[in-house]
Amino acid sequence: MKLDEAKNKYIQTWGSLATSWGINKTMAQVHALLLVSTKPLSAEDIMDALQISRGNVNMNVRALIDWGIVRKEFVVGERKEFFVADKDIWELFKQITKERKKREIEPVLKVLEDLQKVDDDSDEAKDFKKVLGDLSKVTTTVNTILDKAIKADEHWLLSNFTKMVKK
Amino acid sequence: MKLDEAKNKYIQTWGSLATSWGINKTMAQVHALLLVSTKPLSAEDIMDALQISRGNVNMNVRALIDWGIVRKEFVVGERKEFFVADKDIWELFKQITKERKKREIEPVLKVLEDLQKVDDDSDEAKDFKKVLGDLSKVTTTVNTILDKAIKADEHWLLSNFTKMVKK
DNA sequence: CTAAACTTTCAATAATTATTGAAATATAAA
DNA sequence: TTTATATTTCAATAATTATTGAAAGTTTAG
Repeated sequence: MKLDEAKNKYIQTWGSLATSWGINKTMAQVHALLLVSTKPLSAEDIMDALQISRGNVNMNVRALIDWGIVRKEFVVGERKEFFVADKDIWELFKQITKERKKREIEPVLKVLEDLQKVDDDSDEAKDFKKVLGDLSKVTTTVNTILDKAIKADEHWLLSNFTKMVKK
Repeated sequence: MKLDEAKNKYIQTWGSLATSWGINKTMAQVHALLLVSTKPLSAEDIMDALQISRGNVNMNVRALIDWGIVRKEFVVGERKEFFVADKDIWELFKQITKERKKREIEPVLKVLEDLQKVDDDSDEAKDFKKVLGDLSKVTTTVNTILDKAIKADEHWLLSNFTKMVKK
């Protein structure tokens, strides 16, 4: 397989995975493109490579910067902005996790907690609270793991998980 | 807060979370409804409660059954089918994880592996392979954890993760 | 300042994904 | 059987989400 072909396939694969995880396809493709590129790319480079509009590039690149997984880079003698993706996949994992945790897990925990305040002590209410409690427990556990993973140093995930799995 | 109000809010919250995780909103709502219901529900009960069409109920209930998190139940003296969700949230977590792993993570690992076969030994190709390698490493690790979690007994996740986090 | 180079915004439009509902199919009671 | 009841399918349609592209906004050089 040729290198360009492989890069292309990678960009497509990553894009389709992203879709099923609720991430915009183009955002994932832009990220993948930057990840496999050896040099910083301009908005036009991205437009060309992925055949998408200027506005779309702008929106998605900004989202990636928001997520902290892409940054601007300046090239000497050039006026326009260039973008690069951090090549450290661990950092990527951490940032994405952090983002989702904040946007999705924490608000749900908040709601689950609120819902415990049902002022009713029928058996049905008790059953409901039991389900909520279980749900909170699993969600909290997952949240704690993610928290720890985010705060941990680069090798925490690999070393601890490996140890744990071998057990 | 009244019990019904709480149940309703829970169903809505779960539905909106699902959306951002690439799961169909209605599917999540149907599941939530069955989860908080004390008795088995018929297709009509679900149609009524969520104000959705018969076809929609059928599609989503079937998907939930496919995922192994909802099952049919027969009620004496009734001809129609009734549905119940397993109240065990750990089981739910396991099933969902298993499903996603099979449908999404494994195919990606396969592609990443394939892409390593680039017949080029330029520096650029080496960099690309390095990125792919890192990506595979993180993906494999996550996959292994999930595998272990799926196979483990009910308390594995909580006990091990807690131990690990305390470390 | 003014003009050129570049970036951002956002209403219009396209693409995708979910939902409906009625017809077709299946199943069970009479 | 036949009839009534229940389930499934799927083309049409609605709802949602992503993308375009041109106009407005910014920034920098001269």
